[in-house]
Amino acid sequence: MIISPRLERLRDAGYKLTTARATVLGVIETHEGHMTSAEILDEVSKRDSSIGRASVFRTLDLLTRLAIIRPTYTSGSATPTYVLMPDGHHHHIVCVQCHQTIEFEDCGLGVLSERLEAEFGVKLTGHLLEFYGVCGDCSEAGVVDDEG
Amino acid sequence: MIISPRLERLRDAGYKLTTARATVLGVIETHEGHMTSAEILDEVSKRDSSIGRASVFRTLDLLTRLAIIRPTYTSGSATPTYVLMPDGHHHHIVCVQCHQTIEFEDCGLGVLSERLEAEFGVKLTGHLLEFYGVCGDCSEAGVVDDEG
DNA sequence: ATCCGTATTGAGACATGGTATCATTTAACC
DNA sequence: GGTTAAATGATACCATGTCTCAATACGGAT
Ligand SMILES: [Zn+2]
Ligand SMILES: [Zn+2]
Ligand SMILES: [Zn+2]
Ligand SMILES: [Zn+2]
Repeated sequence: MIISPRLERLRDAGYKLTTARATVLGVIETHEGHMTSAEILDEVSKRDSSIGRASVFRTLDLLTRLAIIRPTYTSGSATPTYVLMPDGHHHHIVCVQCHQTIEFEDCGLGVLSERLEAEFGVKLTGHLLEFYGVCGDCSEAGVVDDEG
Repeated sequence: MIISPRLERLRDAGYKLTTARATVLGVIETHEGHMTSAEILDEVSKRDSSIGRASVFRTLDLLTRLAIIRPTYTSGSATPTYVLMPDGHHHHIVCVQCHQTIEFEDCGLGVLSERLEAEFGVKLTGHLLEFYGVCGDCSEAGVVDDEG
């Protein structure tokens, strides 16, 4: 079992470091990008076929509660894609036509985060910022032609 | 059929104004807040029981593509909640323990939005900003006790 | 190293959420 | 009112996630 720094955050929070949890997190860390649950299940199974389906979902839920990953709606279908939050935050642009995502880094939301903590008496551990619109490819293709 | 300004955006985009679409949007507009698909299905059915399940989902998808609503994962990863984007944006804090959401208004993201449009050649129509952490109630309750 | 108590697990039945198909209906345009 | 393609509803279907519970394994104590 590989114990990554992120995995240790589970132990710090009082959870056991199990093979199932290490494997799921390992898969997500390796992939670095959005993954559907199907992809995660598949890859986990390849690495250790003894890990059960339920544990994968339980781990995804746990990692979400610990703000290590975050489910987001990018694909047209019902399925969320899970994305790692390397430093507690993640930002992207989603094309509402083709569902492609463009990732970007800087957000400048630190100040707002602190203000919100004070204002609402919460402890914030991360954020997700998602812009949506139509990407260059799709506007050229003229999927929605509402001008002219 | 009530034709709200938002509904006209469907026609402007080349879609027909149907009873099913008007009803679904009407339900979401009336509720003003996060709704699960189950709640939407239920309420739509109350207003017009002839409207089929599939059309509700088709309309949710369409409204999402038009950036009128946005699905977000507030309660774990199972079911998204759909939320109206009154002025193209929506912002909230999600408690990762109890899944309660706290809505807030000001984001100051207009500048960043314009910069991204220029940088990536996209046309942005809205954004979702989601902070997560632990709300006051949950930290008092000490659901995760990792200090001291 | 071994033992113990409890969190966690895996299997699989189950529930829920969303989609595909297709004959029928309806909005939009004239 | 007539035409036509988009949209619909019914329903069967599939995918995704959850529940239960006996079995297992982690982590701390010895
Ligand atoms: Zn696109
Ligand atoms: Zn950020
Ligand atoms: Zn909200
Ligand atoms: Zn905003």
